[in-house]
Amino acid sequence: EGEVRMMEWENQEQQQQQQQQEQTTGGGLYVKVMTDEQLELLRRQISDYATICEQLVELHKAITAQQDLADLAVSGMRLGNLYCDPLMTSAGPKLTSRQRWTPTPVQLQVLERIFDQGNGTPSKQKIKEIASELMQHGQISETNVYNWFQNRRARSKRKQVGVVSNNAESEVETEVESPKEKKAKPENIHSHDEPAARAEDLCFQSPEISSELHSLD
Amino acid sequence: EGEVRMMEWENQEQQQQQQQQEQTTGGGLYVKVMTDEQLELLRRQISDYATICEQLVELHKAITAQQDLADLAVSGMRLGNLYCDPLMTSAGPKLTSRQRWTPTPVQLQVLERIFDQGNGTPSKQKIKEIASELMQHGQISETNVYNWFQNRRARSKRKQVGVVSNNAESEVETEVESPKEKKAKPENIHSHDEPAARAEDLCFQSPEISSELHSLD
DNA sequence: CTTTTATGAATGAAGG
DNA sequence: CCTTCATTCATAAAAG
Repeated sequence: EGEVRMMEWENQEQQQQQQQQEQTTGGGLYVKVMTDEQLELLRRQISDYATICEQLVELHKAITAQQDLADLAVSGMRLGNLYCDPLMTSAGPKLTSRQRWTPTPVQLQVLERIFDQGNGTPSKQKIKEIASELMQHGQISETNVYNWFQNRRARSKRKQVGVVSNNAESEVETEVESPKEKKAKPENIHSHDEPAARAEDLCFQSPEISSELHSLD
Repeated sequence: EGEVRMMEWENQEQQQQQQQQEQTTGGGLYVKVMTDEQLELLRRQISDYATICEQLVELHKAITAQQDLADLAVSGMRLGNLYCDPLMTSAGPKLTSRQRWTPTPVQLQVLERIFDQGNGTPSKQKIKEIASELMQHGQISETNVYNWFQNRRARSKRKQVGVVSNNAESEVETEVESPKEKKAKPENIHSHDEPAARAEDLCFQSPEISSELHSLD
């Protein structure tokens, strides 16, 4: 059965509600409360559904395309045609978006300074300290700091572009100026080029889609 | 009522967060806040998704059944080939770029399901089996499977201290980190936020949908 | 408002 | 296992 079981987070949520009862916004509005984990769970649930739907739509498209050759006049077909198009042409904005951290100028300044200090070791314990320090200048998490250093290092390292003008193939210089550069051969052992379905998001903001989907009922 | 619109409640939610910042449960857990209306909207969205998926599956069944009657002669045509085509065309120029394995949605579903089936130790033999199974849904190697489980396990470890990426303020003043933090595992610093619960339980356990999805590939 | 760029985050793979 | 690296994706910010 295509039962949707979202009881997990619902139960949790209800527990929380019992704990804290109802809470009011500034205007006195009653609200529900969710943890970040629950929100994330929800996000993934919806994302999964989007994936399923898109795959089904793809399948359906393929089948109908094949059937087009053999002609058809099925009752359920129209329904398919209706939702197929809007769903497929949906390349628009992503719905299940998650706001990403944006460093404040002060935070950025501090991060840059630490980075340039040569203490090229964004080690684990340091991260905590840095995060704690930066938290006074705006919301930030250790993960943010970690990611920032990861990206910073990776991207500063990749400033070796546009060197291959003429003799590009003569010397395969995988290391240029970096003292500790060990280049591993990009061995292409077990890989594949697969038509990965980019179905992470489903456009629920599209009016057409909504209406079409409603016609399913 | 037909309006399924994620952005609506997301925006509202953000506004509310700014209004009231963070709220704590009895145990000091940070939570998100939603109004009854927003929660209701969400419930309906997911419910709609469930309905859509069910109906799409039904549709698919009907079509394939009919297809079987009308087009049995086409033995060489597999569904995979059919739906692959539109996928590839829509995915754009990916043919020459992909160098590392990217699990297909179906593969991911299977992997996730195996992962949270509790059999936490994918032995060498298991790996082989899984890889063989997944090879029907796209190119994959045992190494890929192995790495995936390694990464999956390692990264699900850091989902404890949720409340990461977004609004994590108000704890700023308590940032007096005592040096005894390195008591357990100082290596576990950056906390990646990970879905706390198994989102897949929601729908992928549904036998019908699952089987249908399997036939997609 | 649309397109482009910069960059935070996610993840497959390698090393130890 | 755990950490680290490289690559890719998505989006906030900037440019047009």
